[in-house]
Amino acid sequence: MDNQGTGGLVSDAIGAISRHIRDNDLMPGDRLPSEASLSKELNVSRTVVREAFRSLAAMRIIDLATGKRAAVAAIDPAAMSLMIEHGVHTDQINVQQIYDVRRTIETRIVTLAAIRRSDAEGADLLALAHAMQHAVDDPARLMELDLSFHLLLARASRNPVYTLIIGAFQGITRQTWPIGWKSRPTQASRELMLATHGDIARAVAASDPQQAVASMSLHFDESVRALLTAGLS
Amino acid sequence: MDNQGTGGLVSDAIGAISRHIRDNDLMPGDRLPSEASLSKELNVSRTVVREAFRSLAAMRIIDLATGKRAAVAAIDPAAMSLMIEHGVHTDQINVQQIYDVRRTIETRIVTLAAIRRSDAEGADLLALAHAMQHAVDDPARLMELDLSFHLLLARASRNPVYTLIIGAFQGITRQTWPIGWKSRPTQASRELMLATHGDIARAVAASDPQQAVASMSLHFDESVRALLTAGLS
DNA sequence: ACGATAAACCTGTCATACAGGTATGGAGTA
DNA sequence: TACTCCATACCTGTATGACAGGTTTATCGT
Repeated sequence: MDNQGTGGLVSDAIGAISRHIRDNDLMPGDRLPSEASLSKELNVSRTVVREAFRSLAAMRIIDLATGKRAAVAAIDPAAMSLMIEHGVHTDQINVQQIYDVRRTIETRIVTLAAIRRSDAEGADLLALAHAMQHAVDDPARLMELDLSFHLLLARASRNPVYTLIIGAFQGITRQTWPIGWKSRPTQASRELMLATHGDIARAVAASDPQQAVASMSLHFDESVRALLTAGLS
Repeated sequence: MDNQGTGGLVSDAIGAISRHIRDNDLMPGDRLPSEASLSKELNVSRTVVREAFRSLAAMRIIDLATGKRAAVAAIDPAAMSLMIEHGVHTDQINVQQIYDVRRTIETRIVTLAAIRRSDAEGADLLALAHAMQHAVDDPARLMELDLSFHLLLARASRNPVYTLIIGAFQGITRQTWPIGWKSRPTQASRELMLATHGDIARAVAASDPQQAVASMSLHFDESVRALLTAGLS
């Protein structure tokens, strides 16, 4: 158990901990050894183990909490969200590119959701679309409802990778959504946007994939147009 | 500049550093303050700053190197790749779900690539497809060529988000590809797989999106069938 | 003006210390 | 016996100081 592919002690430790998770088939919630015992086992200082833990926690591969031992984490888009935000802020990604990806993915999501949704999800979707129409004068709340709507749709697709990706876009969306909203100044344009969500919800609830795709397409046509109007490169 | 949204000093430091990048419009390659100066500025120990740096480095938001100051990083799928691998190893994601996402995304990618590819990319794609046919007896090399092919296709789409996502799947693909390959035992089935890559390359090089999509669809039909044959849940 | 070199600076790792949160087992009680 | 409560051992979060080794900068000599 000596030093191996030395790309720095911390990298080695990250590798060792990852391997420990894999080799022992640890599942989310399972706990890892303490910093002290890992430090002894890997022949490095506690500093190194801590930095390795922090790295894994940043990727949401493990959860850290004071006093408690580190635990294997459930999949979580927060880390990806930060990466995407960083990409946008440093001009490596622009918002329209994200919308192209979202459109591609959500078209598939809505098809799967129409086929695989649970009854509860169908009802929740309708409820969210309904709630959005009552929040037309409260943009902050409306935005959160919108985000929840798309996330729930992703969950209804029964493919966690779609949920992960949609979740990863929500951080940057929170920062750009108000811009798109402001670029829909007329009552009519705003109501169209809300109505489209209703159409999507009804189609999914009715298990009609084709109609669902059509409505989602309309939604993205309209959203991208709004973004262009706002001059969002 | 005292303690704020206290979710731990390290989290605060991560936030402060991220904000520093954003507020100063730092671009990839730009350097950050030294650990010592940040430590003084944020009124925390160097330990805390280092753990914050490690966290950001784990997400590939910054680059660390001994002796040099931390620098803003270019977008890189390595971190996402680890997250996906973790999801698969902990049974939160299965390989077929990834293939559904890949099919969805790569269908769009190939359309965009056929429209936006550079001449060099068209030529490289053809060269890669050709090289694959000569590597039929060298699975390790063949796999790398296959991965490069799909990554190049993503780059040719001119949307870095697609490149990022495809890159994120390559880690786990390296671990599952050999299984799919073994499940194509006959010479004919293997040559079909190689020929399909040639078809895709030719269609993209010929700027024929429809043919490109058709070939890509075939490719995924065949790949998913191979995975199912191998019993990969 | 230019190139070599030394000094200043920076990161990587370690050991130690202590505050405060968590978990566990045992004492005492019903 | 079963259960509650608490002392205690364990664990993580943060700070400090130290030193090795890599990098950048400034200086000096030619």
